[in-house]
Amino acid sequence: MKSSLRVRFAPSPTGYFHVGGARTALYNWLIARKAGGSFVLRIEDTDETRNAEEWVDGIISALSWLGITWDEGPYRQSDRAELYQKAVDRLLAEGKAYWCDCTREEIDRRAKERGGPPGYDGFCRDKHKLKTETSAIRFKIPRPGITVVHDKIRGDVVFDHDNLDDFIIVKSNGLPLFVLANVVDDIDMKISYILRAEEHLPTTPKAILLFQGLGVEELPIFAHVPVLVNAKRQKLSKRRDRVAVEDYKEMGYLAPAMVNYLVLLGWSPGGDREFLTVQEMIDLFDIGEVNHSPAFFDEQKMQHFNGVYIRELTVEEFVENCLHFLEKHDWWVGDSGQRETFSHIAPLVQERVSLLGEVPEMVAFLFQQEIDIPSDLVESVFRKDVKSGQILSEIKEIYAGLGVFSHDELSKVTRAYCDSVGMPLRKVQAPIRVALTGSKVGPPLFESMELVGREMTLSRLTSASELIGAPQP
RNA sequence: GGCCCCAUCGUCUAGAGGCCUAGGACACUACCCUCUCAAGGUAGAGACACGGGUUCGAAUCCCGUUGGGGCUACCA
Repeated sequence: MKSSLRVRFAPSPTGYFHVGGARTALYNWLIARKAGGSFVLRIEDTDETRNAEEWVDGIISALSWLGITWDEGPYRQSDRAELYQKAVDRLLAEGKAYWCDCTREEIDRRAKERGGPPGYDGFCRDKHKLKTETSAIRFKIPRPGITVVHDKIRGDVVFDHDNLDDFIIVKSNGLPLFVLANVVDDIDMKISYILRAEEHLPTTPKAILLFQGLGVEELPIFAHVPVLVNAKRQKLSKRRDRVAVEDYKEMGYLAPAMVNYLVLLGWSPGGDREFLTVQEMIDLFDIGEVNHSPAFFDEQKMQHFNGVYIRELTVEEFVENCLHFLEKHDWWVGDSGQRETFSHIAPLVQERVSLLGEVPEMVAFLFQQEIDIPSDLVESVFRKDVKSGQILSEIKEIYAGLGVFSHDELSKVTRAYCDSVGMPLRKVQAPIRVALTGSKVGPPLFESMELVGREMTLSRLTSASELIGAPQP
């Protein structure tokens, strides 16, 4: 049975979709799912100068990726002009709003002359002005008066109407402003629970006055969640901070890991728990437990979460998830041979990465015909260490004579070689690894050599030996 | 400036007046494990912003201070 609880997530498509929006959407989604209510997606695109269709696509794909599903919408405010017009006509007719043709300059000048706080002074309030080319419509704040916001997270917040200006609800170009469109839609869509970021708290009394002006008796429940901040503790901004959900997806974050991290930003299930399934989040989430203070979005911790989630994947799932990242490279053709090779190395890679985006560079040596050894490694591992040339040529002979080119055999003979020359395996493996993979770090060596195969392994060892013998560039 | 919100380790948090010698996680340090790198294990360092109350007792309640943030647009 559907409950009557209805929430909405109402982003504006004025930039890429960032993690703060994702967290707000997630909280809304959780309370809707918990109550068996409805989640409405509404695109607030009334500012035609800042909107772009690509941002709408971004919002939709990011929400889908995160698994935040909507029951209705996406509605677009740009399609709903009639509704706003009707509401404004009513407000005008009832004397709750008025036309104003003051310019910003005039308002500022009067404020300066007045010496008081800046802001609109109600100049046109009772002048019954008519519409002109440049006039806008303002809402008439009832004076005197106070409005109390009953906030689920913050308790009662009292606003004195003396501190509220008669704000504009319709621009001179005829388009509604955010508060108005918001309230009209919330009424029309029967939104019963408004959960949004704290930055909206100061405009909430205006919204409430609008609800009342439009004849609504039972207000929705309000809850203002703390904002997400950057390292300088400023509100996350689309322009300033690179925190697009889409970017994280492309770095190789897993959606469940991101959701798990996000839900913890401002909320905790209590005790020492951190890892939760979506169902547990739905069951346990309680808006009253949400923190009051801003939270820093810590990528490092999210990455750690991602590593944990990656390691919890089955190997098949891991392989499946890696494909997208492998396909970005020209050495990956994705035929059955490559896929099989990758499947063999996958378990060893899976426990070594915390982002799927790290996978390709870790396995590239398996698929590239020619590997590139960085000059600094040639210098430090091959040339600076005088034993390297000897190790490479001797181990090559041993490998060449191997009956079965398997990781067990490779391990056995390499360890025997270590004993014979009195060097630790730690030392011996270094030049071999660099020769084989072009890197000092990577998956376990013997498994890697087995997968690369005898022929290619030997030729890379030979190339490396030649590199050592060659004159320095 | 005005209005509003907020305040526990560097970060995210646990904490609902005695369970707190303040717990966990990320990051950090050391050690163990180890073919590199990870992962894992063990240990360590690290916080109740400050000042007043209330109370037998305060991280927890109240007030103030300080600090941070948000809003103050014909943006959302």
